[in-house]
Amino acid sequence: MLSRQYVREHPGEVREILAARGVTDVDLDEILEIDEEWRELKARGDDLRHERNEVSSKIGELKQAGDEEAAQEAIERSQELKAELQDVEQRADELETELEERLLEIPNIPQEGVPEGEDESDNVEVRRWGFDQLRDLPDEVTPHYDLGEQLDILDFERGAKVSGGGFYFLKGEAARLEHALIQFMRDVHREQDYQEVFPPIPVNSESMTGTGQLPKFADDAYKLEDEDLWLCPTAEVPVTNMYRDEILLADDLPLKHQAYTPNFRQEAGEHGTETRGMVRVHQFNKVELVNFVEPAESDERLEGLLDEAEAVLRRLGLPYRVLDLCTGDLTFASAKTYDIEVWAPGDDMDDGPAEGGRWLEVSSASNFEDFQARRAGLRYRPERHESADYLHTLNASGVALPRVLVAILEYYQNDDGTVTVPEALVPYMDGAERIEGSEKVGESALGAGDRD
RNA sequence: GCCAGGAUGGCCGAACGGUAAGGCGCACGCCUGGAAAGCGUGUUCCCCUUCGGGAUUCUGGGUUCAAAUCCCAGUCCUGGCGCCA
Repeated sequence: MLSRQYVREHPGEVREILAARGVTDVDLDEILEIDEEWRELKARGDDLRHERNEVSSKIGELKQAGDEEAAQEAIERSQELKAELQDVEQRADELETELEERLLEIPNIPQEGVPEGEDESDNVEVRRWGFDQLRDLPDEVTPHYDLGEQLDILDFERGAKVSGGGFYFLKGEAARLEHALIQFMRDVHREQDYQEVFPPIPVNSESMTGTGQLPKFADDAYKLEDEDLWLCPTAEVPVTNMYRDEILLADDLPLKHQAYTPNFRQEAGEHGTETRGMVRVHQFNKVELVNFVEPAESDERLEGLLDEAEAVLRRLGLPYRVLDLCTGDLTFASAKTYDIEVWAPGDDMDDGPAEGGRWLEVSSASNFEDFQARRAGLRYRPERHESADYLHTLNASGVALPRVLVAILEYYQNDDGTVTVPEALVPYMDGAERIEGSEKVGESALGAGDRD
């Protein structure tokens, strides 16, 4: 959330960022009018209340002096003021509530230096890694969804039967690989001085508002019936809100937390070849990195955070690229974001690299500056005697699991249809170096000739 | 789930219908050869350029001229009982 004072004093800048982000449903003029009117009423209410306070304290004095007549007179005056005050303050309260609600819908201001642009095609590629010495791939790389079914380690059909479209089973070696990846990532981040937390998975509306998922993006999340609880859409929500309405000490910062959680997203209307398989699903695992820092440190920390997330892919030997997101593609709460996209060679897409295949976003590293801190009441005390100030929050995935699994199944694929386990993961797989699949179960497999 | 008690500034803690004591911590000043102690000032948010004013005792309602204080509802905490993987 932007501060009321900032919006009041810099309407021009706010108008510019709304345009740059392509936001059309925020009426800034109306917001400024509401603020103006609220301040007028507030001043009038304050004056009335001042008068009432004076009258009221006089009543106490008169009563104690025993002057009942004068006290009665003052009581009557006080009653008059009360009625008038009620009117003015009620209207002021309504306006203030309205103002707060409107402010919650204004996105963050992009930092200077964020590329201007309308959509993802205007994002700027910062660097590529791993393309200098690619491993030998099969002539035709089988997409992960086909390979996964051949090896019988991914099962989308049964996932849909049990829970619906967009859910899947990981079976055998894929399930094992999933757990191995989680443990591996946790270890990598622990080495980077991340303190681990395991948060609650359902989160309340206040938390969802604190990080910016609410009020605008309610449709993306799963809500529990009859409860003020939502299924965690990203660990950013519980972890950032962990210190909501608290004051941290300057000595506590920078505070780095990592959290593994499952994540749930509705992803309404996203179906097609681009999202086939595990690329866009309703439930997925992720290790999330959340940083709380002093305002002056946040720009530098974003670069560090990005590197910490990239380290996962480098150690897995997976080629990737880094994008600097343009103003039109920034998420609601972010002032600056880098995306990390891993290379998945299985499906050729128009916007993929020259080597073929496609890019899959596995992490967004964002600096939210004080946007979330303001919403969630996250403050720190710069010096012991100074008043508390909003701190800065940042986060990045480190990283989202299903798409990494996709990249592994496709990039580490061998001619014979097996998959080599990335060296860094072998210790987490009890020394297993290769994924060979398992025999299918059930009568349907027999009928399809997949089993003798 | 039931019963009882509780929630006051960064922290501790009083006031229990008359307009929020005191202490600790922290900062600044005075004092001092220097330090400690002592003394003074400050240490939440909002409006107002200044002066100043308003709000704020967990949250929301109510009673009252006046609510930290009384009443109702809720949230959370503590203890006891019950239930439970």
